[in-house]
Amino acid sequence: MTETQIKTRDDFDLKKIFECGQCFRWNGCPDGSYLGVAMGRAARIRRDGDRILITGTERDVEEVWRQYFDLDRDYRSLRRSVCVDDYMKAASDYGAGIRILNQDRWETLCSFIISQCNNIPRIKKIVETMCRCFGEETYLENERFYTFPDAKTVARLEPEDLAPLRCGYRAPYIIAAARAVDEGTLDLEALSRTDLATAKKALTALPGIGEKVANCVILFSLRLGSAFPVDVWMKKAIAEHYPDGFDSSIFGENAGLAQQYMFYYQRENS
DNA sequence: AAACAGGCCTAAA
DNA sequence: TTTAGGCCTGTT
Repeated sequence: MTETQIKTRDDFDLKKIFECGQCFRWNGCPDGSYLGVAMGRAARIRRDGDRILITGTERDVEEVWRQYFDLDRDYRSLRRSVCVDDYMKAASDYGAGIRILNQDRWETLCSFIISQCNNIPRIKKIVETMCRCFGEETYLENERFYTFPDAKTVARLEPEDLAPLRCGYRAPYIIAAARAVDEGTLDLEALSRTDLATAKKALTALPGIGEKVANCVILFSLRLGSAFPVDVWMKKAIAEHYPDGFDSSIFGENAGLAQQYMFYYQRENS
């Protein structure tokens, strides 16, 4: 299998990118590389000195991974722009290397529905089972992987069909979301061209999708950088460092990135 | 054993 | 508008 170099001298830390909570299908290997399935394909990605190498051709990098890894934005300068105080300086230094992935919209929506009231290992397990049951086979290095099933496939299922996932009360939420996407009631692509308020309103209209899940979907797949997901870790971070209140709009379009630094810093240090 | 986990929904003030 | 309790399931 060919691999191609991703050319960048910018912030790019595989461990931080994949373990800052934004994605669920990349797994670290003993040799330091990561193996995962994204955008309908399996891939291995690794660092070799100052080079990043990924499965596939130059064309794959240009057509898929450039977008996915957000290569056209300069994270070093973005990182500087969120240093509004000593705490944010520390958090962004600590998280240097994080990038916000531009993931598949439907997969992100579904994954974060599953995430509610679950821990990461279980989220990953449920997503993996879903792919194994309803996704398509794909091969890499003689190993079999499964793509994330598309909305049309899931839309045809009933909540009971998701029983093998053991995702409990989230099953009907998943089916409802799949149908909305499949029928076009929820046009994620169109929402990515609107704004935070519009996208949030459309997403939270669906059952089982509240403020937090909507913000994650918006930030990690709709590319609206002002989204600012607040979960239990973020509540702790805000309570500890901004006891007098906090408004994410001070970060403007980079609020989401600021959130990632805060989240990662909080999670890795408690 | 009982409580809790990377929320959301409904009912009740 | 804010708050409490319940919810599937798995883990501690």
